[in-house]
This record gives sequence, structure tokens and C-alpha cells, in this order.
Amino acid sequence: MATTNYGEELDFRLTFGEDGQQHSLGHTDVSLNDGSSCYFGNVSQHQLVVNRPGGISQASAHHDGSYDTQRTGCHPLESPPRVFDCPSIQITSIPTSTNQDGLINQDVSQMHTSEAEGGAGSRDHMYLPLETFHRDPSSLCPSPCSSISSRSWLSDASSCESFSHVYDDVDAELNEATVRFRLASPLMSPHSSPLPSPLTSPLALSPHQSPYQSPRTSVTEDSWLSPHLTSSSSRPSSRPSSRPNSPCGKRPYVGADACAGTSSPHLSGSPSQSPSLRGSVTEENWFGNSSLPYPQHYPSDLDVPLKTRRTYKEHTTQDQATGVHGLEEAAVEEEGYGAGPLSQDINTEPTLPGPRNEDFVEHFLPVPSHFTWSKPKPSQAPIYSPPCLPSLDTPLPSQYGQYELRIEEQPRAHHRAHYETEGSRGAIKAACGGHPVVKLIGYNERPVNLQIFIGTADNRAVRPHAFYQVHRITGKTVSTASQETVISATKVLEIPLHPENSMSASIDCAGILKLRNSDIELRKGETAIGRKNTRVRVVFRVHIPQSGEKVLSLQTASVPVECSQRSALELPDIERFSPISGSVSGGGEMHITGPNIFPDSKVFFLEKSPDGRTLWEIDAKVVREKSKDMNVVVEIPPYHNKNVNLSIQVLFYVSNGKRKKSLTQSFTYLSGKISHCFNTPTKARLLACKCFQMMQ
DNA sequence: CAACTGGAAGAAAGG
DNA sequence: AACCTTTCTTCCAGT
Repeated sequence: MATTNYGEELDFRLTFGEDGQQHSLGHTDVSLNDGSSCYFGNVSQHQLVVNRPGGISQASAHHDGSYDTQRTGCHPLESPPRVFDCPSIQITSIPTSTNQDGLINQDVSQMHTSEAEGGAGSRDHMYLPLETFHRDPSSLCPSPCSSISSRSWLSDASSCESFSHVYDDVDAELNEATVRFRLASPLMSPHSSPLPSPLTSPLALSPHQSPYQSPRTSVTEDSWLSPHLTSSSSRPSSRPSSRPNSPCGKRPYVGADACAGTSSPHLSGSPSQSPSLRGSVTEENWFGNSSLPYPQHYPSDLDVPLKTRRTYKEHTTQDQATGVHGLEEAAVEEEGYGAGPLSQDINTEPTLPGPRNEDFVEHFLPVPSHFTWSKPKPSQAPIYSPPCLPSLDTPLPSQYGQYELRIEEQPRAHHRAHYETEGSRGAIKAACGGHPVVKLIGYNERPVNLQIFIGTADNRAVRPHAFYQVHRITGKTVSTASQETVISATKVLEIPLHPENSMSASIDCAGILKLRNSDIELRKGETAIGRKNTRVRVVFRVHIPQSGEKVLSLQTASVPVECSQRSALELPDIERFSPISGSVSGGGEMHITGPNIFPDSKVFFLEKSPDGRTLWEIDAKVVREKSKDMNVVVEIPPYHNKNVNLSIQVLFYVSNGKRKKSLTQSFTYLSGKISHCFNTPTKARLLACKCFQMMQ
């Protein structure tokens, strides 16, 4: 786990660290699995293949078989029923004297009015205030952000991913946290159903959860946003230029870390009431249902990301009556950043002093210096009752008991996503040339739906990616039947796994759609940052029928996939390195191999504090004569403190320049005593070395 | 013709 | 504020 700790550039840089497990079959990955998984148990393992680990949940599942359940945090079965509510009612919980407040009140009143008027019509004209900090409605041009695919202000848990990736400090913090604590996503909504069903449709079909249709057929977001902004095509015809208008006031890249939170994620208001695993919402029926009177949960009322906002006891009666959802979310947020597992009792949430209207800062939660989420509970099974299935944010294991969801063929590390303004760029391909292959092992009684969505690829638990959506590919070249649906604003493809196909499917029908950053970032409540957040994982999930009308939910995530046009071609990528540990005195050589690693590359060792500050960093000396393309050899630098008694885990990365740094990997310095023990060659170590040589 | 690809122009953002 | 670099988004041409 810790052996694959990626620290830097949390953002879109991934950390396989926690997961170290890889399920893919064959090739070098096998060694990684072994290496990483037995690392702690046997430090003598000497080499680590880094790349292409499985999803985080996978790892956990393998490591302790429990991670998943714990991380699941709020088990749906235990959750109190949540009042179905119209999204942003909790808006009223915000103090109301500032300008923003005024705006908020207006929003609320308009929303209420709309609701009072009821019907689809009012919803179509629901007033959604623009982010005043970001863009002035009066000067707003037809949004470039017309993408129907945008996840919009629904920013969710998943969007947490987004801000952090850009900032090293936060990065490091999270990185550390992920290494030391299993991140239990506090953001999952136990009530949101990933399974499409007629009854979930109202939520899933909210126009605010864009169906991500092709640009040619899309209902534009603008048209949903407000009558003022309505446009009839996803690419605003009123836009004078073919290029998007400047997202005036776009969140500054640097300042975004202030937004250390996001609004609620996939808090789809109500649970699916249908046990059906099918009944997907499709493009076809989307429009038919678009008038359903339940808008998705709009997190925002205020120009403050919910996750950073304090929650107060003074929630109005109305809040409590109509916004249980919101309160719960708030509680979840507090829990997430602060302490233990999700509490079922929202009343236990810390009471915070009331807001001082004049002090807007008070509305933000401090970003903790470290995470204190509790450790996984090994015994909790990922079993759910169909109405309360895990949200897409909920980490799940890839394996449980006899069952395992395995990616037999991983996707390529690079797949250029297409914009809505472009044509499709085709289906995701596998490294071997075909397409990714996924197999459900241990179950072959009946067909089961395989769900596919695009997830984050940062250090934390996989969540739906705010800036990418899976895109259904059709055509002659596609042999796999698929169905499209939308779950909590995330587009999901469903592919049946049939017993006659050994519960295996070739994923040749899934492409990746890129949503414009401005579309997402300008959403009220959205804190995700899209810039440089271009890595994703393809996430696969199944719900296996169990006795008692329950299902066992498994999920596995692919290796990271770089979706931008070019950066993947330039960033160094550490695929494997050896050794993984060494004496605090330094010495010896480390071989690092991977794409875009050259003799000219530099390698830096560093240590960070739990709060993300760099405590120590040193430029390792490159042994150029032994380095070659794809491989660099460095002298392992001595640790700054040779008197440590315990092993010390540090990080290192390869750099090809200021903006061309690899993800960080972990290296362990062993104290003199320990190092002496492990310097004795062991079978495992020799085996690891041999493997490494073979792979060279 | 539609889908897919690779390349690149120009805008936007960041330093 | 000007300038440079990087990244994003759109467009184009070719398969």
C-alpha cells in the first residue's frame, strides 16, 4: 500500500499507493501485486512495479478484505430514511444579511415560487443564480458552458477531487492522509441508487443532471439554467465567436484551495425504489421525463462550497423540515474532514457558533492539518438492499468472498477525450490493441449488469469525475450492447455480463467525453478545478444478487488514463523501480523505469509532514552512464537523519522540468538495525530482483 | 457519409 | 502591464 504512494500533484496524479493491488492479469502487473502487497510483510521485496495498479478499492479489498466496507462509511442499511427533498432547500440555512445573502434569499424565494407553481413548467424556469463571484449575469454571454454533460452545480463529492489536485500542499496533505488512513468517503449517499429504475428516474432525469447527450441533440444547460440564458443548442448559436467566451471571473487557479470542499455529490434525493437492475434511463426517455418535478439536489445557495461551510444549529425549522438531506450532508461533511465514521445521528454533529454575517470567513471550515478518519472495519460486507444501493462515490471492494470483479485487460494509459464540439474519438482501447475486458468471477447464475463510469484518478477513493463522462460509442465496430443512464449526474454505461460469456465483456462501447472546465467550474457550489485535472480511471461496478433480495456490490477501477491531447506524452511515468528500501546512510543505486524517463531526468527524494509541508528534499545524483531511455539510475541519497530507530518512508519523483514531474513513489529508509536485518538476501528479494531484470 | 484520428491554431490561464 | 509558457478548446484535414 504505502509502497505506491504518490504524493505530488495530487490532483490528477494518482496514488496507487493505497491500492497497490492489481488485478490485471499477466504481464508485469503481476509482480506489482505481489510486491506491493507483501511489502510490509516482507521488506526484503526489493523491487516495485508501480504502474497499473487496480482501483483503490481493489487494493483494500485485497489487503485486508475490509477496507471497502469501512470506507463505505454510511451503510445504507443502517441509514435512517432520508426525507426526499427538493434540492437546495437547505439554502435557507445561510445567514442573510450580506449581499450574497440577499441573493440567496432571492434564489430561495424564487425556487419556492417555482415549486409552489409546481409542474414542469416552473421547473423549466427555475431560477438558478449565477455565481456572482465568478461571472456577472448581466454581462454573461451565452455560456460556452452549454454542455449538457456538465455535472453542474451538483458538484459532488467527487468534486473534492478537483481542487486538491492543483495544489501541492493540499496534495501532500491528502497524500499523507491516504497513506496513513484509509479514506472513508464521507460523501456517499446511501440513498442514491446507482441502479437505474423507473423510480429513480425522476432524480436521474433531472435536467440539471445533464444527460450528456451529443451536442447535436442536447438540451443545453443554459436552457435549464435560466430563461435569460436559454439557448437552443449545446453550442450557443448566439455566441459570436466559435470560441468560448472568457469565463469571466473564473476561479483563479491558485486560490482554489480555499475552496477546500465541495457541495454535495451524489446526493440524489431519493433512493431507488425499484429492485430492478435494469430500466435504465436512456437518451430516449430522458426527454420524456424531463418534466418530472424533482430537480436534482442543488447544493448551493451560497457562494461557498458546502464542504467548507460551517453548519449551524440555527438551521431554520424549514431547513430541518425540508432539508434533512442537507443537514445530513453537512454532517457528513463535518465528519469527513473532522473525525470518525459517518454518524447516523445528525444531531451529533458539532455545534458551531452562529455565523457572524460580517465575517464571511467564519462560514468556512478550517482545513485540518491531517485526516483522522477511522480505520476500516474489516467485517462490514458491501451488501446492500436494492433501494439503498451505494452511491457512485462509495468506495467498494473489487473482491468479496468468492466474488471478484476483475479487469482482465486494462485500458491504455492515454485516451484523448473528445469535447462535445468534436466528434467522438472512439472507444477506449486496451494496451494490447483490443479493448478493456472486465470479468466477474465467482458468479454465473444470471446475467448481471456491469456499470461503467469515469472516475477520478487522484490519491483518494475513486469518485465520479467532474470533468469527464463516459460516452457511449455505437457503430459497426461496436459489438458490445450497452445502455446509457444517468446516476446522480454521472453518466453510466451498463453492459450485461452473461453466463454464456463467462460473465466477461469487452468494453468496446465506451469513450470519454470532456466537459469544458468553465462549464463545471462556474457552477454554483462547484469547487472542482479542471485545469490539469486530466487523468481518470474507468470504473466498473456490479451488483450481484444475493439471498434475501440483497445485492453484493463490487467495484474496480482501471489504471489511470490520461485524457488530454498531449501531456501524457511528456510526463515521466514511473512504472517500476528498485530497490524499494535502503539504509538511512544512503548508497546503492536505484533503477527507475518508465515512459518519458531519460538519462537527463532528475530524481528528487523528499519527505513531507502530515500537513503537507516539505520537510526535506534532495536531488539524487544521476548515474548517467548507466541510464538510458526509459530508465534512470540514481545514487540513493542518505536520509537527513541517520539516527532514526524506525524505518522512514519518504517519497521520490522523476522530473523532466518544472512542470514535468512524475507522480511520487515511496521509498523506505531503514534504520541501521533494520537495514542490517534486511540486507541479508532472502529468496523473496532475489526473486524480486530477478523479476526486475527480466522486465528490463 | 459518419466515425474516428492526429495535428495544430488561437484563446485562456498562470507565472 | 507586458511577455512568455502551459493548458484548454475548437477546428481542420485525412483515414
